[in-house]
Amino acid sequence: MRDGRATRQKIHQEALKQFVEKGVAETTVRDLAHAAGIAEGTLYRHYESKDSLVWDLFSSNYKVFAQQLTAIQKRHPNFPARLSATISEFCRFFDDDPMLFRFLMLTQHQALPRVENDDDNPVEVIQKMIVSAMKRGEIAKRSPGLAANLLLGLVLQPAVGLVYGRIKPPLSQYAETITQACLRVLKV
Amino acid sequence: MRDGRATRQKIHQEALKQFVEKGVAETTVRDLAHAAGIAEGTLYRHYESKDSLVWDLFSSNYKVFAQQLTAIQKRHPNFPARLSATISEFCRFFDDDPMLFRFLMLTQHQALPRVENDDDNPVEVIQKMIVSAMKRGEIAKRSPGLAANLLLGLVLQPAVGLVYGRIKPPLSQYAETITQACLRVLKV
Amino acid sequence: MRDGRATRQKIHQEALKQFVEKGVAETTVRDLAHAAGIAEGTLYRHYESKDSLVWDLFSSNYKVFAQQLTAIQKRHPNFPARLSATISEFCRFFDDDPMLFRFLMLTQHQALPRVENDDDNPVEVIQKMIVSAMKRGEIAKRSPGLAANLLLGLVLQPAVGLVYGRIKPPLSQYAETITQACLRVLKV
Amino acid sequence: MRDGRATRQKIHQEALKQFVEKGVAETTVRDLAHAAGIAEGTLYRHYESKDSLVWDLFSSNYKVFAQQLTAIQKRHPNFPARLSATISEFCRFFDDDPMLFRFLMLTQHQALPRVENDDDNPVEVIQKMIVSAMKRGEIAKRSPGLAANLLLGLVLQPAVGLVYGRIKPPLSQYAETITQACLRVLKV
DNA sequence: AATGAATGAGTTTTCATTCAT
DNA sequence: TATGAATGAAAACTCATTCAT
Repeated sequence: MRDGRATRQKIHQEALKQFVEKGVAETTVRDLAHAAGIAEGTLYRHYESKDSLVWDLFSSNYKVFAQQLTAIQKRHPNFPARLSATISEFCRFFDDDPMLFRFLMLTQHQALPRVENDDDNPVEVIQKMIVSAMKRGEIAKRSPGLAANLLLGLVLQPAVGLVYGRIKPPLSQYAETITQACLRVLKV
Repeated sequence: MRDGRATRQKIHQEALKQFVEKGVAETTVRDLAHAAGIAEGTLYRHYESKDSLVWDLFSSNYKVFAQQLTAIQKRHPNFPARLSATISEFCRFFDDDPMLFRFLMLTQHQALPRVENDDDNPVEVIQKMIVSAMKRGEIAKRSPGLAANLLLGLVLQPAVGLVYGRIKPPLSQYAETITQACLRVLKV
Repeated sequence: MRDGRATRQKIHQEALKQFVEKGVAETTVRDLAHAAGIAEGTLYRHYESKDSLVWDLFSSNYKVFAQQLTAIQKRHPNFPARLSATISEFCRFFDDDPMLFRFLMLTQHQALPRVENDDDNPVEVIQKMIVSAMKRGEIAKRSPGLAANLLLGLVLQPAVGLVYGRIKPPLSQYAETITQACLRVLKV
Repeated sequence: MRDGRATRQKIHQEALKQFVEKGVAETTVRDLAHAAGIAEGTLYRHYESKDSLVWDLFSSNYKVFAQQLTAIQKRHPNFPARLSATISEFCRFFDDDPMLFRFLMLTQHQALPRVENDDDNPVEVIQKMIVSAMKRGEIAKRSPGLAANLLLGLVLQPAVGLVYGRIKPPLSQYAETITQACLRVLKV
């Protein structure tokens, strides 16, 4: 039914908001139902359990994002172009749907052990990009894990700063600056 | 009469471990009691509630760390020295007591709204260091919030990478690398 | 969907009985649930806490009774008529719902500090009746507090006597006797 | 030891205060210990249990008071004299040790079932006085239970009024008034 | 006698989930 | 599909009492 989709969408939206604001464990099914304007029992018409809602919300979006990053790698031939596009994608994502972005950041540490396929993990995609660039001599060779995390830090932490009001939105305006920072840090 | 100090210490230690491993909400008082080798009720002789244990653990340590960072600022006259010492301090803290460091990272987003005094917040201390360096022309002038978070990202994300096994311990071995990365990113 | 009203009513009824028989503190939520034939958790769908059940039971009924006494004052023009109707009302209340009456007597000393509006307090209503009668010269002038409590004693203590089996029910059969006693005590 | 007595006395005094102010069940052993300036465990050097403290406090004082009332009956030959002395005794008791008086009123409904000997129950003593007066034709014949409770109401309820500030202390100033009220109510 | 930390059984409360309507 | 009352297992918490010192 048409209405089923709308309800599901509403649940998604409000759940993300509540999860981000209060934390997943701190958000009760009652809270979710209230926020989505439905009865408690109704949630179970759309999801098997609260856990499955969380997992569904996480895995589908995490995967899609990872795949978008992977697509970017394929679209661009060399490291600087890839990096720039990748960082723009992170920023665009955050600006488009900050709640979703924050939810993924928030839950990844709990959910990550359940992500089976490496290709569905953005961190892994980044690290592969780094390894590839090292092999091609585009950036200095050293611990790929360290390099990947330095890069990630330069992207993710500004998002945190924005959440706390230390940085003005949108995040995208800093994409170029962040890209340059990455290049300097990882330079040959 | 038994020694209350020792019990308290044991609770601290095991609580940090459990909180980091399973998450705060996922750790029950029973879990804590078992791990600490005490009865459930005993925990309430030392803390008013589970919440107050979490808060006590967070605020006292968060504060102490912020104050250590502040002390470093006073001890060093110019930005490069301050930066280097600050990053070393982060790394040393992580290596010394990874559970505590991870606990602070884990809980800060829930607990930060309750931190009243700016001087007790490491992020604030970093940002002040940045502002001061900009005023003195030691680094390029731009959004202090952005600069502070770029710096923080370069420090904290490697810690995350280490937790996930993408980087080899100890973190301190990368202190110099991270410092150089910061200088490049923030350079005049 | 089951009928919440019926459950609530059942809780009321059994709670009054248990509270009066064993005392409020001595009655556990488990006791209440068993007596009402519901699960422990169900009670919390109807009341926020055991305390709020007690308070709700007290305040709503205390208030209604006070309002009935107030209505009686308005209905009758002079003191003897008011007094007679008031005492009949006390007796009728006791005979109609002894558990409720006893519950109010039992809990008033703990609950009274939380009653905010004077008009919701039967004792206050009685005292106002006394003051009014004194002004009109219907009874002797003296401390209204003393007069009100002499009157109250003549009404409430027989109820206690009945509970202990020292007096035969129903209480209403003594209404006229009690009224005459009050008139003699308060006479001009 | 001399100190043992003093501690016991202090416990008595503070326990009565706490019990009256908050209720017996609502007063914890911790509360008692704090108020009496002793450690929690110390209370068990003086009493077997909290219950036994309550019972000791109740039964010894209830009994003594009943015996004093009994002594009064023997000391005075006729009803008016007995009544007057009895009421004076109630008032004196209340004024002397209001906390103890209130404690006995508060706990009697819970404790009464454990009082074995009728002669140790003030209510019983009053009722016997009434019966005796009826036999001798000093007062009108009717239900002794009702008469006894009318009398008790005239004495006890003013004490309640005094606790609530509706009547000015001391209670003894109203002894004569109350006695007259009783005589009018119970008159031949 | 005194202490106060520790206990553990019992109590209140929470909340994801089920079920009758 | 939707509802919301009811459930019950598990969680947090309380507190009279015990025990090592």
